[in-house]
Amino acid sequence: MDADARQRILAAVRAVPAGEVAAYGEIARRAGLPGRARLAARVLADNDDPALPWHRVLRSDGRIAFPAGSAQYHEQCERLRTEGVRIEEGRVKATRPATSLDEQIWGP
DNA sequence: GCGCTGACGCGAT
DNA sequence: CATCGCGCCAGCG
Repeated sequence: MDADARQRILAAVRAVPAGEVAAYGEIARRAGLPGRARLAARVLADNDDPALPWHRVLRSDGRIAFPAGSAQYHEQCERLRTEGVRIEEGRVKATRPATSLDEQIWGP
């Protein structure tokens, strides 16, 4: 695989601040690789750096990518909770996704 | 080279 | 919501 692309993906992951999350696709985009979420996932799977905040990466729907109940699933939940991220039913309770159009345009 | 399998995503149903 | 279909693509038989 392209080592350069991998480095950019890792950089994008490291760029996610504690307490916040990003989707695989989002990471890929930030790495200049639109439409390559799967690659981002693969890179994380291969990664060995313990300092990498891989737990801040989720699916675009805000769900943990691992099967519920798995060890990794649990691990990720713990780490996120530690950073103050709210989680409910395996779904991340991230930034309130602005319900109405007015909110999206004018804010709260 | 071929088919299958994913730490994926998005629009349609 | 939950599912399906399709696009995407690196590994591994």
